[in-house]
Amino acid sequence: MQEFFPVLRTVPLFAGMEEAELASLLACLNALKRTYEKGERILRAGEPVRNVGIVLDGRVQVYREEFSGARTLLAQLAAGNLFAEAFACANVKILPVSVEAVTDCKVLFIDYKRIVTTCPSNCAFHARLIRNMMGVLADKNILLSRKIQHISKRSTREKLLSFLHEQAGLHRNAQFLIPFNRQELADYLCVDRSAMSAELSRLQQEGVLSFHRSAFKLHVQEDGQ
Amino acid sequence: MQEFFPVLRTVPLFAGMEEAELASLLACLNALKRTYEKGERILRAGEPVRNVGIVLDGRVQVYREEFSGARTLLAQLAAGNLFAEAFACANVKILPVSVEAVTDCKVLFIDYKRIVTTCPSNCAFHARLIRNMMGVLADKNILLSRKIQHISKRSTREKLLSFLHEQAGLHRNAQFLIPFNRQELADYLCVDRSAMSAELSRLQQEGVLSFHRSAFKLHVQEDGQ
DNA sequence: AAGCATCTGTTGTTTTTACAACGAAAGGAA
DNA sequence: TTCCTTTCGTTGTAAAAACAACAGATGCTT
Repeated sequence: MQEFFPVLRTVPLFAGMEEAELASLLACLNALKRTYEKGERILRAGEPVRNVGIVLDGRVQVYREEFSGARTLLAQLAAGNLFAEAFACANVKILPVSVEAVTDCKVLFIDYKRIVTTCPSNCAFHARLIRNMMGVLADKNILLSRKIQHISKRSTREKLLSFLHEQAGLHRNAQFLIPFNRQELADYLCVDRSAMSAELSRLQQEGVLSFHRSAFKLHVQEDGQ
Repeated sequence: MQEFFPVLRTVPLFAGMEEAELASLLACLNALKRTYEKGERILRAGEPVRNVGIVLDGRVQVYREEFSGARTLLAQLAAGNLFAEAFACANVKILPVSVEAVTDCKVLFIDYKRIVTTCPSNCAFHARLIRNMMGVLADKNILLSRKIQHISKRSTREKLLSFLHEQAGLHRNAQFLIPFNRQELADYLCVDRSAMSAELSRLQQEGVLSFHRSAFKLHVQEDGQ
């Protein structure tokens, strides 16, 4: 287990804990390590989940089986990422997604009940763990809300502007780098890449903004309204 | 405070607690009641928030100020509803939305720190409160994910089918009632109401489904694929 | 440097959506 | 019942997006 401490130190769930603390905490949590081969199914949609998963090594993907039979990829997770945390903590613990190993990988499972139940020995880091878990859920919440804010807009132009203004706000600067390439941005905003590229060009031509690759700059608007 | 116990009993945060327990818990949480007049601002975007809000009486609305200056209504909350819970629990506690009183109203504020910190007297209901809070955050998370699943689809038809199949799944029945009227459904799916109505009619004509008002029935598809 | 794969912007065509305007149905209140 | 309001479906038109195909730019590997 020792070997994965560098990874575990980066997991938000364990933020603010030293290796020694982590060791005692993991024992107290009765964490379970499992190994999967490439392509193996880790969690299956429809099952009840009571464990939070942590990728220790390799890559896993989270996807949804549509009614049509199609697979929608929701996320690719590398070492250090959590999965199934919302479903484990929710009141209805039925998993609506599936999780599969993209490469050979190792996963750590932690029983949700162990997280929310302060241990009999009243271990000092448990309180911290609970705060962290809430932070993880709340942060995800905010991330999802933001995304909805953008993709709720009817036109590609509005989606782009909503996203870009948010980025400017986060950077506290009208000039900033976005964390996506074009295809990723299009996927995030749920629009066609080429159509989005065209819209970006129009915005640039109209002087609303300028960009080069992932570097953007929003121009101040002096509209006559 | 007594007078609001009927409302508080319905708040998910206090699920599973009796009135007597609630009374001692509220004292332990040092909850603060405040009164607002119609139109008064309750929380302002940009401020740090450390309190979870609970509507005790009246109605409040949560909205976002867009970069364009427009207001986007995010929610109208009646008595018994929580607000700002994700922001209070998140790691960055800056509020991206504003909250305003739609009618004269009363709001109860609870300090987030008091929720996650088990009290010195180690009150028995605190553990329950923490589980509830996580449940609230996780449930919201799932709700948001579902919505994204639907509105991510490119066409109105796909959005509708994604939503309706989900509803059928939740009801475990191909025949079900949806919790929206047409305008609400259109708002939820982020499309134009009339265009959506037209698409529903086409789907019915093609035999994919049938409906009357909020009652829907999905027909089994025997596609030749 | 050469070759290759990926990323990005452009254009034309087809499909879909938004928008606006209207009439019918449903439901409530007087 | 009658009136009035809200909800819902329909249609035509204008606007926007998806889609497909391509070319230039960029970056990496050999």
